[in-house]
Amino acid sequence: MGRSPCCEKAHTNKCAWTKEEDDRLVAYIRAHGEGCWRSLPKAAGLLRCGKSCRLRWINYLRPDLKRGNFTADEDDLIVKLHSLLGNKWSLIAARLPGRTDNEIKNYWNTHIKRKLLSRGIDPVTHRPIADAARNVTISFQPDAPSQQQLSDDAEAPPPPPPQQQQQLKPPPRCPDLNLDLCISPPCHKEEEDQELVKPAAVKREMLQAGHGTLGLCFGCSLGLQKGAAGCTCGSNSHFLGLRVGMLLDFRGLEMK
DNA sequence: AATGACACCAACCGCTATTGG
DNA sequence: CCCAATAGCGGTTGGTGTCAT
Repeated sequence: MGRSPCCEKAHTNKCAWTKEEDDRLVAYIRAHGEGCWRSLPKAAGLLRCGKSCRLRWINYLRPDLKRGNFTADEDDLIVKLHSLLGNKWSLIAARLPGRTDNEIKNYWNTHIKRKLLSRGIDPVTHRPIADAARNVTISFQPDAPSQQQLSDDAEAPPPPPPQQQQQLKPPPRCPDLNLDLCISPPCHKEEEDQELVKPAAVKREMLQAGHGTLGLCFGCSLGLQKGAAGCTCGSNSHFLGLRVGMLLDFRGLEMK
């Protein structure tokens, strides 16, 4: 006995999306806004799983998506963010306006991973491969300083021997990276675009329900619960979805 | 021109987290 | 508090295009 399937698999399309399906989905979301993906396919007249509709919209049809090649800056940022966040593609995507987690994940797996490997850098640990072979433990625990270091400089000198390492303070993970760390919803431009898509009735409902995203305090933008210590905005309990691990991960990072 | 290898990326699957009754 | 429903995330797969032989 398990959870019921997310959709009636027997009557759902699983092949590539057609132009007509795309149009239907876009038209429906323009008219009704996002949300309730489970019921959306039926309401929109699509023979698709809700999950599939959500993915199609998020990864392909959203009006604010930036298509095309990644710029060198984006490339660089992805590497740095990955060294900090690991495979948290959605968090990385949140720092790259117009890019989706899926797109970044694909780009990482097909381009960046290979590029790092060719430079002799382990794409998982972001350390020179020789180090990885020495079985260095990488920890994201807040009190166990990570030995990761910024790795985009392929000519970095080899690290000191283990004994010496113990006496050294861990280097800042990305000294030149100003994350401008407010883990806010992707970006206001996107928010605005999405707001445009929502019909007035939906917007009104959201406002009444306290779902407006404007005016989020810094604490909340970092994933703190509203009302918790550090929160300076309203009292509604609202969690942005940052997982505890991520919260811990950000502790100790200097906010600018 | 044929074909095999490789690269890319859209989409699916399975799992976890969150929410609400 | 428990449990089912739902949303969202990350890993993986399969189809398609491109390049080399």
